[in-house]
Amino acid sequence: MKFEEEVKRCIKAIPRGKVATYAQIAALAGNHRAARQVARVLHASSDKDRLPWHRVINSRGGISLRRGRGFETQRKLLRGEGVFVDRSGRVDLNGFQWEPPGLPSKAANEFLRRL
DNA sequence: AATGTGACGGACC
DNA sequence: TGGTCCGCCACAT
Repeated sequence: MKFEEEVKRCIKAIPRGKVATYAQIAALAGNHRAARQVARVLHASSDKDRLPWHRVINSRGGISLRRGRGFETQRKLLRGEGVFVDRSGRVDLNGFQWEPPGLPSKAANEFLRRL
């Protein structure tokens, strides 16, 4: 399956109230070095494919969208499902990052991240 | 085949 | 905290 399709599948799997990082999605989709593609996919088809795009944030736990260009909307959507986002758009990854089935521990995620 | 496009990430002041 | 710099790569043109 195309990498892009895998990316969409992974994003759709993020549950309400949780977030995932671009790099995390890239790793789950099969290429830990393709974080930029995740961004590209979101930019290109988050609307068309009804992706929960707001649940994807950067590796520092922050909203990547610029103010006035989606930042406020993303923060609102996240807060709407119980995710605490501070004024600068930061989310506490230790509390809200999605832990995919089969990768129960933070250690496993860490392993994937630095592969 | 070559080039452009990204909402990235990590290293490094 | 923040800023720049640079390596990364699937996909469209």
